[in-house]
Amino acid sequence: MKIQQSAEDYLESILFLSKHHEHVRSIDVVRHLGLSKPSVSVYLKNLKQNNYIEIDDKGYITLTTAGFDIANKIYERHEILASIFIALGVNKETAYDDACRIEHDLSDETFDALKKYMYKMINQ
Amino acid sequence: MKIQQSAEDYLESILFLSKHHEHVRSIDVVRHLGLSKPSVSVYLKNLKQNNYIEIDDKGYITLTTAGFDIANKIYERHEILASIFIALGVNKETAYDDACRIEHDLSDETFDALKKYMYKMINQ
DNA sequence: TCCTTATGTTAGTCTAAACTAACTCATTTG
DNA sequence: CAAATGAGTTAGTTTAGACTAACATAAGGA
Repeated sequence: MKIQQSAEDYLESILFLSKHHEHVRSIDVVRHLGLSKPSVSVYLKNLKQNNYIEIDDKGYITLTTAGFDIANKIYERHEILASIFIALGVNKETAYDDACRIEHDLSDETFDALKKYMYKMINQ
Repeated sequence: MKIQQSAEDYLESILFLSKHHEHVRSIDVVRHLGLSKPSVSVYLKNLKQNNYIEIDDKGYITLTTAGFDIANKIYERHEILASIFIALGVNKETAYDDACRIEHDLSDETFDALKKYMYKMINQ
């Protein structure tokens, strides 16, 4: 299986969880993303095969450099897009949900333009 | 088959084409969306069954009220989102491409906030 | 008239990504 | 110790939405 859109969600989830937990296991991802255990199990094996994560003998998941790069990019997008929406008056939860959906679909060019705009907005 | 995300793209495409052509046929949608003839043929049959479009004996496609409502909503989103990105300095083509991808995923609340913001930006 | 071209359809296949059912195995608890 | 709980896996299924191959049919042109 090739790596597709949802890889970004899985990797971002792992990064998020690793900021809040000592260790990240499959079951943590299951709960965070609200998916079934088998779905996550299979997808993580896929991410491992494609060298985005490592899973040790205790089942603890870590991001590889390649995995971290993607996770971090998406994580930043998530935060910044949500901040922009919130600054425009959108409800916090809605802002995060929307950010989560569009974070995958913006070109770098458009995201950077939005990000630059947000900094201007903050500093005015 | 139930109506899903891509229905929005098909319906928007039909609305767009009907603004530029006298009649809209399956082949026009094929070219506009860059899909294969069978994909479009099958999907249009699906849209027809679900009462979003009508297809007359000449193969001319028209939107029903339900179809138009969706098409129009997405069309407006497309235009407004693209305008915002362009206003922030994004290349026109990129702006339209990005708008096309995220137009489906924004909540009404967030879209309305962005729209309101754009009007303020224009009138300042 | 016959051939070509355009349009549309049918049938079958593929892929990503989800699901349930059922299993293993380790740990905990009464 | 036996049973329950928790985590993870395997196998098989489903769904949307694409695809190709092959065909039908209509219209135009040599």
